[in-house]
Amino acid sequence: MKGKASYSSSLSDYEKKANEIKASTTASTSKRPVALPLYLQVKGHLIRRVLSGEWRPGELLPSEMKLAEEYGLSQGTVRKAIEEMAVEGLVSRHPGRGTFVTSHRGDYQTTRFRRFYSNKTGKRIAGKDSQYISCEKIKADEQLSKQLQVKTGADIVKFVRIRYLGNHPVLLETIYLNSEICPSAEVIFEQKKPDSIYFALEQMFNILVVKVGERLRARAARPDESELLALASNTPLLEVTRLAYSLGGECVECRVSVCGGDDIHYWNQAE
Amino acid sequence: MKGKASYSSSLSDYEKKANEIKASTTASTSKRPVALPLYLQVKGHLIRRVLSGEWRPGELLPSEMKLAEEYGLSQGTVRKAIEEMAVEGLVSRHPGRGTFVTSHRGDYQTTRFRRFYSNKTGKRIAGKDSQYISCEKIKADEQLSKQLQVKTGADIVKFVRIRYLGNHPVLLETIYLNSEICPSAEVIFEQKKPDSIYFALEQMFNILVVKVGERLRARAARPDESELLALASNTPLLEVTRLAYSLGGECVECRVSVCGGDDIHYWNQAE
DNA sequence: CAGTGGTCTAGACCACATC
DNA sequence: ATGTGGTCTAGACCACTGA
Repeated sequence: MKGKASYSSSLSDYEKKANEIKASTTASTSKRPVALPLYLQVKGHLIRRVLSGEWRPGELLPSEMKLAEEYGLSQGTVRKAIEEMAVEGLVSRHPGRGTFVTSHRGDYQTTRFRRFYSNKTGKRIAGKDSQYISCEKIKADEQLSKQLQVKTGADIVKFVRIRYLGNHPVLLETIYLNSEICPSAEVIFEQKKPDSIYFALEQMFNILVVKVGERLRARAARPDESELLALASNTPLLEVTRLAYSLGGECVECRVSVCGGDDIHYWNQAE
Repeated sequence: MKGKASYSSSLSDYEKKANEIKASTTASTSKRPVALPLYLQVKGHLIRRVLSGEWRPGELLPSEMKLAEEYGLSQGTVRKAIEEMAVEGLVSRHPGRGTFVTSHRGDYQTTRFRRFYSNKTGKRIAGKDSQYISCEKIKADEQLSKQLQVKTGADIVKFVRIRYLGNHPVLLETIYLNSEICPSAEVIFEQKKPDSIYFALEQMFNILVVKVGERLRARAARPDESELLALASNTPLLEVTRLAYSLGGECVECRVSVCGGDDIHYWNQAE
C-alpha cells in the first residue's frame, strides 16, 4: 500500500517453507506488510533466539546447514543472515569450528568500546588497575531517567571507579546501571569489582552490550574530581558521557568518565 | 610455501579466467604467494582502477554483469567485491541505477566525518556559516612531518577557519594539507572557501578521504583562541586532532579543532 | 521496455578444526 | 573421517529506474 508492499506477493514460492519465520515476524511489526527479505527475517528471528537465552554468550550456534534445514531455506540465505550478525558483532565465526554468540570475554570484545589511551605509551587503558570508590542505590533524577529510559525516581545503582596508569590516577568513571534490567547489580560491586562491567553484565544477566553513544565536552574540574585525580583545581577535564545499549535496544548503562589532558587521551577512528 | 600457499593450487579452475587479475595482484604484493580469494583480488583491482581515475567520484561503474564478463568470473564473485567496497564507503549502490564512485557531494558523504553537534538543537554543525581567517604556506615542523608522513621542512598549506552557530563562533579549525598530495592547495582557500574541504579535495585532486583518526583531549584556551571564540581566557577547550587518509592510505590532512563546552559537543557512536 | 542491483536457490570444492 | 565456515558458480525471479 505504501510502495513497500513489494515482497509479500512474490514470496509465494518461499513462504510455505519459511512460515515459522513469517508468523513471528509479522506479529512483531504489525504495520509493515511483511515485505522483509527472508534473510532479514531469519536474522531477526535468530537475534530473538539469542536474546531469549537459547544460546548464551560464548556458546555455539547450530551450523548453517542445520539452521537452513530448520527454517526450510537454502544455506546461502541463512548464511547471509548470520554474516550480518557477525558484522554487527553479535556472533563470531570460526572456520572449522562454528559460529559463537559474542562474549565480552576475550581480547576483541573487552576492548571493543575502550577509547582511552596513554599519551606516553599509546597503549589502551585497561587491565586490573582500577579501584572502586563507592557504590550506592539511588533514584533516577530527571536527567538520568531520560538517559536510561526509565521513570523519574526509578532505582539506579551508582558506582564510582578510578583507573590508574602505574601509580597515577588518570580516569574517573561514574557508572549508573538501570536496576530494572540489572536487578541487584550492587553485587557486581560488592563481590567481584570486575574490570569489565560488560562482561559482568553478560555473565550475570545475559545482557550483551552491542552499541554505545558518547558525548564529549571539556569543562573545569570540580573540587572532588581534582582531588581524586590529583589535579590542580579547575584543571580542564575531558568529560565523556556514554549511553550503552543492549542487544534488545534497551539502555543499560550511563557512564560519565572524566580525565585530564596530560596522561591519557580519547581516540576514535572512522572509516 | 609459508603455510599460506593454500588457494594458489586450487585456483587452477579459475585462474585461466581471472589471469588479468592475478597478473596484477601478484606483481603488487610479491611476498604473499597469491592466496587471496578471487573476490578480494577483484576488489583490489577495482580500487586501483578508481584510484587511477578511470572512474571519478560521482561517476558510474560498469554493471556487475559487465565487470563479471570482463574479469571472466561469475556475477556473484564481482558482487561480493563491490559489496565490500560499498560497506567501506568507496562506492554506493542504487537499485535500478547502478554503482557510483563515492563522492563527498550529497548528504551522506558531506556529513560522514562530522562529529560536532549543537548542545541546544542537537543538530550537526555544518552549513555555510564558516569564515576563513587565514591561509599560509608553511614548512612542516617535526610534529607535522610525523603526522602527515612527510619530511621535516616539506611544504604544507595551513588554513584557519571558524564555524558559527547563528552569530556565535563555536568551532576553531586549523587545517594542514600535504602540498605533495595537494599541490597549490592555496587556491582552495583563495577562490572557493569551500564548506567541505573533502569535497574540494575530491574535485580538485581526485582524492577521496575514506578514513580519519581523531585524538581528543581537554586543555586551557590560549589567548588567541579565547579571542576568536569569544571565551574567557583559560576556558577549558575540547581539542580534536584529526588525521585524514585517502583511498591510497596517504595522510592528506591534519586538522586541529577546538571548541568550548557550552555551545557544541562531540558525538561518537560505536556498534 | 531493457538494464540495474537485491534476493534466493542448489550444488560444488576448499581450508580448517576436531576427534 | 567428519563437519564447519569460506569461496565460487550458474541460473532464477524480483523491484526499481530511466529512456
